[in-house]
Amino acid sequence: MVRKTKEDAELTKQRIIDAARAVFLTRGVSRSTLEHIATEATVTRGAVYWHFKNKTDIFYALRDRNFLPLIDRMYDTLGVRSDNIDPLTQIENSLCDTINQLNENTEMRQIYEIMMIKCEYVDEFATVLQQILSNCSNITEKIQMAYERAIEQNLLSTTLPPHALALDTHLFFSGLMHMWVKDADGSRFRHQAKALIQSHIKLRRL
Amino acid sequence: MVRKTKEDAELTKQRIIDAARAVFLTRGVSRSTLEHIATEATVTRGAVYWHFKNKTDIFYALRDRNFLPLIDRMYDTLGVRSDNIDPLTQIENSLCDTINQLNENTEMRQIYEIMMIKCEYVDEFATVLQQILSNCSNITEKIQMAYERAIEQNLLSTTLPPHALALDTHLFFSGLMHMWVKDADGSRFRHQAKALIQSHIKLRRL
DNA sequence: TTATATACAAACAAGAATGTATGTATACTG
DNA sequence: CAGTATACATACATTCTTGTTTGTATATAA
Repeated sequence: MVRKTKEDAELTKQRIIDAARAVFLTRGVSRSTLEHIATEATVTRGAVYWHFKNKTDIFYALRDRNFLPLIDRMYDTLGVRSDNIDPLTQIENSLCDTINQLNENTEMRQIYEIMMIKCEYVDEFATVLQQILSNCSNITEKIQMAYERAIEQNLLSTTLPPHALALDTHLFFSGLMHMWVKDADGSRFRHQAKALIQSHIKLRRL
Repeated sequence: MVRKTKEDAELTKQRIIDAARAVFLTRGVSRSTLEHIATEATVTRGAVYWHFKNKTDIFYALRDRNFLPLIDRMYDTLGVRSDNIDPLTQIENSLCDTINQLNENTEMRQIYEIMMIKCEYVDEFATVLQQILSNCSNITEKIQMAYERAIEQNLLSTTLPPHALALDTHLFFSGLMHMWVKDADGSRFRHQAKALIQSHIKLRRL
């Protein structure tokens, strides 16, 4: 049984990526071998080497497929200029939506866990961190724009500049994401994540 | 040249821990071998195996020596009940002090970097995460107590419960620490870390 | 002073993991 | 329908890494 059709080949490629996600999650990226991944995908290392250059290549494929979409989604929900929803609520909704995504989408939850606590950012992986930082900057900018609209509409209880507010919100949410991921049993943060977001926004609402 | 005095032996043990910190930092924990560490400490693996059971053992020794003190210090500076300094300023000072520590103390800066982005929390390392979460709970409790005092003294601009305020502050600072570590060149977060802390506190001051 | 435990260095053995090279059945192309 | 490229499986060679074992000079205890 060899030489599948193109669709079959693409399917096994996706199966390998899925397998990598499962293996990375349980063994961490470094300790995961191509043999592990191949076995999990019920193929041999031959197939893996056919589709990917090496483990790093798989990691990047996994990130592109499962991680970046979540970033994009957050970026988009923050960006839309709505007239019938105030900017503070928009920020709140956007953050809650991301938490919802993590709750509902197993793949995204796992990919976050991998990237946050099961990957060492050295050598070939160091650049990933910078890309994440870059994404964060974009998100923060969007949040800042929302706060600027909130100021225009006189919604804020504070006179802090939108730049400071945006960074504070971003850091809050960044911390929440980290804790959400680490709180595997859900007892500390996951169960009250949305309440925390609401409090955070409420704090600056007039 | 063998069989040093007890003091000498303890010295080489510390040298090995220092070497491990350096090697972990540049290669990540997983990719660091005992050979790397031994060479960095200018000893052989024989010495390493004499003082430590394995790499995990070294990691824990490193954490106990360099990481836990910072936690304790933060816990302490938050805990002292001062009469001539208001609780909000106390929180602010405590957070700033931690940032100062990171700026001034190379070892602490490196150990944080290792534990945040150069270590995979699987298997033997998984428990470390839970211990960190536990530490975080303690810190949050202390922050909450400070906010309770702030309420008593009518210092707050918000009616949010101290529990929510404490978690918001903790998450903010958690995010700040993560970003501080990742922002290696200092252009994004490190240079304005203290200003961000001040803004965060100012937001809730009456 | 002698015996013993200490603090390593050096050598050894075994298993992983990687990358590559080779084999091969079959989809597809001309 | 023959030839070729594809999509893998299998086999191989090499390099790392680990843990253990052995050796040994010397501080220290008796």
